[in-house]
Amino acid sequence: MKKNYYITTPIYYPSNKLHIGHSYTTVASDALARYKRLCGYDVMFLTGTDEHGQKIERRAEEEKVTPKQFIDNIVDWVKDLWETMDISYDKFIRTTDTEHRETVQKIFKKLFDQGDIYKSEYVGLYCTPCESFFTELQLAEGKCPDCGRDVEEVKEEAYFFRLSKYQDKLIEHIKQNPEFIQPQIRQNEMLNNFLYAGLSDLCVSRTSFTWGIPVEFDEGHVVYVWLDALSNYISALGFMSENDEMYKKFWPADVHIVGKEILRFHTIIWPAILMALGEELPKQIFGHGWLVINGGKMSKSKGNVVDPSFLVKRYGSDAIRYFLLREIAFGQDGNFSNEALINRINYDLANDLGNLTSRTVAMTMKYFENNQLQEEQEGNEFDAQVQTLIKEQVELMEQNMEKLYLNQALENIWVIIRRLNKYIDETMPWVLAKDEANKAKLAGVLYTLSEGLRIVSVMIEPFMPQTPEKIWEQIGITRGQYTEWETIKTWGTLPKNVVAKKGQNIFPRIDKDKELEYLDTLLPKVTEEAPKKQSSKKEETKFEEISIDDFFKTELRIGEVIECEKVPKADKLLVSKIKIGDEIKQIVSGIAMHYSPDEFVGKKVIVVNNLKPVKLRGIMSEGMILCASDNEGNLVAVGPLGEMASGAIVK
RNA sequence: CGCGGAAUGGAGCAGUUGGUAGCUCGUCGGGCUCAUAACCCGAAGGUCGUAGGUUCAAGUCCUGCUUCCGCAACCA
Repeated sequence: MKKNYYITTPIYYPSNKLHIGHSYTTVASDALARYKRLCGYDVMFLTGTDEHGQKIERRAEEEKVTPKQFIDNIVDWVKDLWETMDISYDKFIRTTDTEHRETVQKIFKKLFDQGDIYKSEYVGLYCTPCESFFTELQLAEGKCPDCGRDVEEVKEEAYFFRLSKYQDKLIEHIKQNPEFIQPQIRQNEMLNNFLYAGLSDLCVSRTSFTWGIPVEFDEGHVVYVWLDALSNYISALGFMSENDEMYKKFWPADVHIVGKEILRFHTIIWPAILMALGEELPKQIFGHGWLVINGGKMSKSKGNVVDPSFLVKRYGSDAIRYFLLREIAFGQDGNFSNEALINRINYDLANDLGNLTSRTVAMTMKYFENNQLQEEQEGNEFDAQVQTLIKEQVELMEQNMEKLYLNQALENIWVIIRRLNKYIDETMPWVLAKDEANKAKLAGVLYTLSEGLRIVSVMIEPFMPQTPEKIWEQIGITRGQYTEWETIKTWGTLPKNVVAKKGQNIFPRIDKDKELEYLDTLLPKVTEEAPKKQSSKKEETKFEEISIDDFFKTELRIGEVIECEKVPKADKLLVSKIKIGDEIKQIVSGIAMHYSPDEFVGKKVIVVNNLKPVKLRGIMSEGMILCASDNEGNLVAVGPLGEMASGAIVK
């Protein structure tokens, strides 16, 4: 009987098009799924979209369509993208699917009936664009700490999941199962950061929007993201439905592949829900790293996203897949840059693999009649070395794939490719070709190369699904008996008398300088020094034209700093007492990186005097000190150029 | 002292139970001409951020410090 393997990506939240980071997660999962299939497993590979929530509801409103219509469009785009990237998912789940909806409702009901979900009240500050709730302390100057926009206070009746109840069981499980959270370093993070700190119960319903799965027994409530989204992993298999064969067959999942930022939900909330349901936990959750651009995070709200569909169109899916999986140690962060991409394509794919194919095929055709290797072949002193090395690397690759060390698995393959290139120089077939007496030796050399190439082509298939066919065509085989995983363990599987056929270069070289120049005009400009978070926000600020009346709404006055100290537990904040005329105000400013409290005392500054007071880090701030800042992250406070008494109006 | 990560030859990075410090690119020199001006060989270049500690042995474990980055309820 075949062994089963169930692997999932997260379901993506498509309020916008997906970026290269989503592709990364999905491509990695796909490579694993393909590898397991190649090894003979019965694989279930699940991906999909998370389609509910207020943000999508509002986006649809803006576009004047229903949420479903809005989503359908984007989902079409997502499916197209996965098709162009050769993502071999077995099922694409949408949280708007009827089966999913019914399952979630059953889960909700069951947990409610057994007391794991209870009704209470939720209070929080909500940022709609970010779909995030914050406590007052988390706010940045009264605004959303992520995007800087206004937050709304939300208070509503809501259902809660007794997450706290499962805290000890979770700690126990994580300790007993070191494989559960991968990479290892993340395990401590989850324990120290969240579990030991204590879990509070989790809000699992909302009344503030309607675009979601309704709570059957309580009108007005919809199921909130946690239960809805995470349940996809089992609803997709028919959990709690009449047809739950797939669930019985594939659950528990072998691995959930997720980005490190949602590892928390997959290693704490999701297992707790499963415990409450009395179901088995997934065997492993792997949190991979991020693609960063020059050390800075890529994100939709930052606007520095890289569009995968463009890259795929220009360089081909295999090249992009290769780059993503080779360049970045799976589990750690890795840098994405145009230059690194082109380098990988040129050096690894064109020079090493493409050129190896090209020279092997060219020589076979040049030196043998009808492009066919003669069956009478003679070995040489280097053959044994090559065969041993290949055998070792195949074994290493298998080990690395088990551990999900994808980049190292690829390195194993390239060790073989480089060895084969070296083998050509060692055996010098062009010299052998000069003497008819060496014909058998020459055939032996070219056979070793072709057989090596065949093995390589099978090994790269999980990562690059298109390239193997191109190689097979050139070395004279087709998919089938010579392209199964097991066959690469037996040296000599390739028929002795294969016929070579010259094809197109499988990976043409790219003119790097020209290409970079071209890309610079298209892709997001990546500045040399990654702009600081603060300044990048300011950079994005666009000012509209205002009237003088608008301007006079702002009360600007000269103030004198009479006291100043650092705000504890905040890197950037100083709290100052400012004398404005007869009045003394307390103002908190984000300038600690640029001014020490001592040097700030005595300075005359310009203060916005009629600003609504806000609490920052729990400290009242009754105004704002005007500062000038540039994109380099420099900042200076602005003051009067000559003598002027505090309290004077600025206009 | 909020939590966590990182610091390794010119650049980018590996180094997963502690056992001679590796890879790719770049540089210099050489070889080869089958091949996509590609390929192969050799060389230079690192006191593995810093100060201590454990050990027969530490990039790898422990402690302090410095610098950079990320996170602080869901952007992969």
